Amino acid sequence: MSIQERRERERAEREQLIVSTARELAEAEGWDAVTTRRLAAEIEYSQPVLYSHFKGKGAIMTAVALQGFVELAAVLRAARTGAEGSRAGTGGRRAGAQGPQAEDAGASAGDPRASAEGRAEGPRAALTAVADAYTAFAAERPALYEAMFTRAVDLPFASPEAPAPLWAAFDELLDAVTPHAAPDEDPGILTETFWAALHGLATLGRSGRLPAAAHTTRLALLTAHFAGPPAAR
Amino acid sequence: MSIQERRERERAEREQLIVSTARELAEAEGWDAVTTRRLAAEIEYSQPVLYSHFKGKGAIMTAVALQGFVELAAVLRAARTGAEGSRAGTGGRRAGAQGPQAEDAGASAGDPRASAEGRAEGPRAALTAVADAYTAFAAERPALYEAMFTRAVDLPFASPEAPAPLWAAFDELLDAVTPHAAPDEDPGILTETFWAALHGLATLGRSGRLPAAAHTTRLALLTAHFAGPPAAR
DNA sequence: GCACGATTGCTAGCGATGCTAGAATCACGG
DNA sequence: CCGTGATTCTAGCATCGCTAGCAATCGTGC
Repeated sequence: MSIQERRERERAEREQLIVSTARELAEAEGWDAVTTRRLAAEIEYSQPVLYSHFKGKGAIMTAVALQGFVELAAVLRAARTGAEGSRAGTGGRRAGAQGPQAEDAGASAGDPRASAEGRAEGPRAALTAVADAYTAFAAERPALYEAMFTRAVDLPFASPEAPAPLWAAFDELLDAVTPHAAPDEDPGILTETFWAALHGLATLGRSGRLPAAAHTTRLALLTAHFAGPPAAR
Repeated sequence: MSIQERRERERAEREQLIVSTARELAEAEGWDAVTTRRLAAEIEYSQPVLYSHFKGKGAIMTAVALQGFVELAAVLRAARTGAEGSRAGTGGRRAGAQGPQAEDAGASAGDPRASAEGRAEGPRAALTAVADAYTAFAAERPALYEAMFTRAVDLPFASPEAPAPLWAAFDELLDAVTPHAAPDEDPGILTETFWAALHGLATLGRSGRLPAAAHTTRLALLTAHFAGPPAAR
């Protein structure tokens, strides 16, 4: 048994090596440089071993993308909790609900800063922090972001079958956006809209389709238009 | 001379045939199906003729994308003028200014509907109409939109060297967004932000990353957060 | 009217891609 | 010490974007 376990462990390590090597190579030279031959040479194995681990090149990219969602969720969570205070999140909405409605619309009720500033500053800081972290994530890991959102399409996204890391990342956005939703606004759909806006800023900005100089200004405008007490709008 | 002109005309026609065939093929079977061999067979010529017209496959896609921007500008203009009234646009900002500030911030002053409704309904209808038209454009011509915004990167975008159709399309958005800009908001940068949000909705929606059912709701949320009299925000 | 010259388009092929079949090699169990 | 089974590699296929060099075609001048 021990010998079997060792082989499985080694195999898992090699699989992880493939994923991380593909990611590093893509980040260094772009996804076009990640060919099966090049990747095989990089991990010092021959091509077919890749296909003993993954169904094809697309599956490798999907694995990289999945790893990216784990990191994205962590980055967003760190940004949100760091700016928002000590509130430890609500645990997402995977268990139970399937639609995009959140269970905790009253998050700001427990925030000590909320009543002092007219419940604007805490959630607002969280929103800008999350938005900033999101675009920074995309800018610092362009190839990873590309694998997550532009290339790999074989990941189920907006469905209960979507992998947990995807929901985790979305839930972070949801927690940051929900306090800003008006009573007649569905927090889930509002989050989707905000997320799409961030995605647009990230992708258009990275491909040079938006002038890089005004990035901060655009981010501020976006959050300003989505944030603030809903009653004042 | 006449014979020379005929040849040039035939050559231009064939070039247009290449572009339109590439576009149709991409729209029908996706860009992966647009190989040089397949495209050559489709136009009933051999491969090398493609390279006598374009530098490579990328240049063909760029030509398709450029044609897409012409149509996009027309679609946006039709949507804006149709919803806004008879105002015949401001002619863009190519001549003169280079930064993203508009010359006509007082467009709504001449709108007869503006004073009657507290200058909210006309510009607001125009904004929603433009947003709707934009996402519909992307949804109805996915391959074309992909060529415009995801694939071809060799088009100069946010610079004076950008082709005229790109500026024309942007100017349509600018004209629709400018009336909603607060005094302290740069209309150009606000337009960039709004455009990015539309782009995010379009791309994420098309790849199945956003549930299609709520598309209309997301669009309404987006316009609601960007529109309205700036003073009320 | 006809041969010549230049332009145009084609056949054939190069290197590289993702992926796969079958040979060869290695490690383990008896 | 050797056979057996799994694992890894060598070699190759079909296809990709792209190009060199030849063939045919067309217009032009005598």
